[in-house]
Amino acid sequence: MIQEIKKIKKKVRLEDVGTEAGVSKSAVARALGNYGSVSEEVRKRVLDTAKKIGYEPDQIARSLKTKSTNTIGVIISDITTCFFTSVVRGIADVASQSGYDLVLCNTDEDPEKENKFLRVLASRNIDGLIISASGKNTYLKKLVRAGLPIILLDRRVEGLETTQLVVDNEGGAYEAVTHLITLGHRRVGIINGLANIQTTVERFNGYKKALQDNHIRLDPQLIKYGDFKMAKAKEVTKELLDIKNPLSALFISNEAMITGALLALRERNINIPEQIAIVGFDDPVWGPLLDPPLTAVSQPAYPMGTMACQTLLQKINEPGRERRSFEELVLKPKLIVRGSCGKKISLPQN
Amino acid sequence: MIQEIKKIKKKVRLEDVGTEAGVSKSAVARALGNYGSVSEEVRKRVLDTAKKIGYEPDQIARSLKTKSTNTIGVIISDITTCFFTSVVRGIADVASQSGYDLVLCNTDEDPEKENKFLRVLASRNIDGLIISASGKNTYLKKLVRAGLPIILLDRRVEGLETTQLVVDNEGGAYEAVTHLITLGHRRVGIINGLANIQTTVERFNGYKKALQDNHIRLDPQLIKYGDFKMAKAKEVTKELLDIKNPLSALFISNEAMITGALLALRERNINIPEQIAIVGFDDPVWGPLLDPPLTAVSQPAYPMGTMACQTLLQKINEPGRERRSFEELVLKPKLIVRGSCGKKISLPQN
DNA sequence: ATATACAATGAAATCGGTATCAAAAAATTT
DNA sequence: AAATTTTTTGATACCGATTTCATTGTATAT
Repeated sequence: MIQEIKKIKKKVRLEDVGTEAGVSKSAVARALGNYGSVSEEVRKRVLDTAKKIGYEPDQIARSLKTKSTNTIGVIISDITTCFFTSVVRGIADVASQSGYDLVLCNTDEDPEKENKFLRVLASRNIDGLIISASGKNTYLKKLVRAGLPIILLDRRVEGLETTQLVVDNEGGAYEAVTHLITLGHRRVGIINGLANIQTTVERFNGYKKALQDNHIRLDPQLIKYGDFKMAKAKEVTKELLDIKNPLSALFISNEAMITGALLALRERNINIPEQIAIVGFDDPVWGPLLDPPLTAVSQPAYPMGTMACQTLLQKINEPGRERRSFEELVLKPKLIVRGSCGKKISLPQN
Repeated sequence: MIQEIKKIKKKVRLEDVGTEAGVSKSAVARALGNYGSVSEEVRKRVLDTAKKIGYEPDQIARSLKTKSTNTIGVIISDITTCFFTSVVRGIADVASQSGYDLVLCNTDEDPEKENKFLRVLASRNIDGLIISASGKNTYLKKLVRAGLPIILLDRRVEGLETTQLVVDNEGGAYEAVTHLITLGHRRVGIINGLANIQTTVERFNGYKKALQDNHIRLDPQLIKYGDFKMAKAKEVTKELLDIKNPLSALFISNEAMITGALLALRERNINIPEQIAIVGFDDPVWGPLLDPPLTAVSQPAYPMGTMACQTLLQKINEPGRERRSFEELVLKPKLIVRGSCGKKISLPQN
């Protein structure tokens, strides 16, 4: 009653509601959780006092007993990437609708960090995991075996028996490079992402296949590796510009590296598409603002997020269906032709 | 021993380590948590068997007892926004270093959602909260009073006695608009963000003050409101272009709306900076790629994130210092002049 | 050798819910 | 009215860690 005492705000517990309402905490639990049976009179009284004294159940305590935390772990390389931003947004929207929360982790492509996060998330008893894995991680495999519902997103991982949701990277790259070749380009450069990442490999495969199908020999000088980031891409683009037998077109493997490459071209005062044709994997919002607007391979990032989360929630809530749990969902990216590849060029020699 | 039984993977508990090592679980707790006293011999034995049978402490159980979850709640409007993306990245990096995890929530400027998330996070016993609040939220006030460490980020909230970390929005906008005026512009349009948001108000104030200081009357026709998103900004930009007494310069209040506005200009074939000068609040990575490159007010988003998280962690770990806990940290944005405002123009009349 | 201090240890309480179970109360049947 | 079933209820065990406490054993002081 004394004002000073009231200041010390103590957490209201289930039992407090009970004593206030004059019933046992078991009765309160039943009234609030509506299971078991409670007389209508008690139920009403409990509900009222619960509201009155501001009772909010402690999720931690509940989780300890129920073993479910309503939490989904999300492990990606970098939230700063526009692609992952949209993916995460998609995941978050679906999760939130179903009363799940997201714990977000950035690995920066560092397997050590990835491992650490996996352990942390596991020890937090997450209900499910959506991960864009850096590669074959033994602890990840262990979690799959232990029965944790997992969706592998964006990056395929061999030998993991769980649902994978990826984009047809090879197909997208193939289409982009074929587009360049159709326009008459024979010397097409590529800026790859990090060498050991699955998406890099697949996009590179698409590039190689497109050249091969058009009987163009692979020139190692035209192949550069970046790290999915801007700065490095800018650097290697300049290297590409310095080779003797110059390239006439460039395929760039993700958004941040597109920015880097374009920055390099601008520094060198090289005109697009007259001097070099450009296609990117990833279709940035700002692509249409460039002059000429950017031709790019668009990935359905947000839908990937929603789909990943929906699939995960299914797994969480219907643990029975073992067989369908090992499936591979492949979404098609699509090439959006704008101006950065120009018109058909006449072949110099031939 | 039978293979079938081994498949049923049971969680390894503290007690299991104890029985395996032949000591009580209390001893194990002491050895692992290194407090109390354990003989060197027992400590070693416990550590070994813990590793051997793969013990990972259950954070949920621990949290129930210790009341700390090593979790930080992050409530923002939209992770899709580049500004918040960088902020969150900053928060995540600092948090991760100190062993904290992030629970991320997007409110979409919806006070209802904000409220819901606040309750959810509170019931999860987060150790601290970083929030970009939509406005005066009563539940938020309650949490502040209850003593939850909170950092108000990006958006000032009146009457909340907790640390605020904001950008000098008014100053930034003032500088941008003054720049336009200095170049000779007298009819400067503005695309505001959502009307009731604090940052919108402050940036608008900067705009008004700049005009006022230069004795330019405010023209309501030049003032439009968007919603921080692209589509709406595109729409209102077109409205601005349709007024009879045309504008010669435009100030746009955030990144997504810059994209929208530029898209509208492009559709109408209006040249920058000859026909209209452009300044934006937010300096997108792609700004330098435009032709002409974008003049913009740059916010230190990533540092804001790191600083917010550092300050929060301090609060969490030194709960004593009540007085310093109510401070306001203001970071200065800076105007980056590139080409989109052009050179000084000659005044039509005068 | 005896008293005292201190290190090492296990038993048990605790955190705040959920879930089981048996006892008490009410409603139904005979 | 007695017997039986059903509903309502509180006591209690439990989840897996942390932490207190009393006890035992060992080392030091007297």
